[in-house]
Amino acid sequence: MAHVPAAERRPQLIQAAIDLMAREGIAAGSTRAIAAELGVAQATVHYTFGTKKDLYRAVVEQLTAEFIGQVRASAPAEGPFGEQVRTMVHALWDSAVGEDGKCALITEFSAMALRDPDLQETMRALQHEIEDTAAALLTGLAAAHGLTLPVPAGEVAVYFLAGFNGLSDRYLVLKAAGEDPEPESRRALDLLVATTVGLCLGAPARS
Amino acid sequence: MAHVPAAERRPQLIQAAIDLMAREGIAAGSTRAIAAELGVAQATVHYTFGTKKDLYRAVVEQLTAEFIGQVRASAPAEGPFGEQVRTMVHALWDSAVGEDGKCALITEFSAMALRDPDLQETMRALQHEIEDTAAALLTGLAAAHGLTLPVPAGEVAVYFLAGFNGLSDRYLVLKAAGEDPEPESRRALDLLVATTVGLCLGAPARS
DNA sequence: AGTCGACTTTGTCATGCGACAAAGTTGCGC
DNA sequence: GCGCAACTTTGTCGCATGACAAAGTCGACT
Repeated sequence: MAHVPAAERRPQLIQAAIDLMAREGIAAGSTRAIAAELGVAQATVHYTFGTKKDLYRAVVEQLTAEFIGQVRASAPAEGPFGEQVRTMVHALWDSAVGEDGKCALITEFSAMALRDPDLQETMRALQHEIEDTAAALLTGLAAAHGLTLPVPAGEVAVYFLAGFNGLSDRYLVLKAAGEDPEPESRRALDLLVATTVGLCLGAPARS
Repeated sequence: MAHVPAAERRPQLIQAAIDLMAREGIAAGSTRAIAAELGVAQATVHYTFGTKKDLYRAVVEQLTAEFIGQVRASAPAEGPFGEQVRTMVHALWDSAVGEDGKCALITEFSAMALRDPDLQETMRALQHEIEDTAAALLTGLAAAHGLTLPVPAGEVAVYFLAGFNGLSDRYLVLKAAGEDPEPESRRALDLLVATTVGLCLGAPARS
């Protein structure tokens, strides 16, 4: 293997780790397998990152950045407020299920963080970053339409993202089991969009 | 260790596995650790279940049964439709976050199933069992109030459960990271209840 | 009372893991 | 063209795991 400065090795290893783990799962992400994926010696991983946990942290951060990027990229569109939201959400959904390996990987890291203190802070930051991004996007969109949100944008974001995550987790589990949960998921997603828009437009739900 | 028929050993081992893993995570659930939790030899696990996967399957089935039981147990209450739903949902939430170890364990199994074909069928069954139970509950409740649901109960169930799971996952992650996500979660949960009830009462969300 | 099958224990195997030490190799800066 | 620091490789350690074989022990049934 040619000599490559560590500053280049780092992203290479992170990418190799993501490729491998998105394909075969977090459990397949041993330092040996990751090194093999890139074609370097196992010890290179330890030289570059010190500890496996540090690699994992870097991987999660990279995945976060990509996800946030995709949320932002789904932004534009024109038309009425509701239509715009709907378009964005479906774009986000498409990109999520289109890269379901990465999606599954995030879920796996999330589960791992429930027990591993070394990942918890990273996952916490990821969660808030995503929610803040969504809230900001929503606030901007509302402002562009001259709307005043009757519910704090942050609360709507938490509500929406929880639903979105729940739906995508459900999609992944059922798809892994050989079902095609797409039509059903799409309908539930539309319900989620409809209720979210309803919250923004101030249709107060009765009790 | 006294001799105990396998039919008794089985549930004992399952319970020991649940206790241990709810406390320390799925990764701590080695056959050795589980056997030690119950105070038997490691080989007993293999004698009773054959394979570790078979134990895991049995554990998931037990957890499913308990969860379904809790959903049903949260059923009663009186009063107006919306109030009744709200009470049930909050009862379910309380029992979920009250046993957050088990909750986390289910999440971990869910993530594991994304990669392990041996668990996928079991998780698929769990998912549908829960959704069917929720849909049936909802249908019954609506009927008791003379309501005709403007949306199929099954779709509302999928929508609601996805949101609920998303919120509880978020709760678990943030709590593990040292935050107290309770007030925020409770508010988002109320949004979820409100929109769900809205769907049932036929407040059509605008777009 | 004794037998035989059900259950338990002890011991061991092969595998895969993270981590590290030490030696080798490369190529940049002088 | 050389020296040195950055990087890579080889090799190995200790540990934990799932699985199994073989021998031992119990107790219900006859």
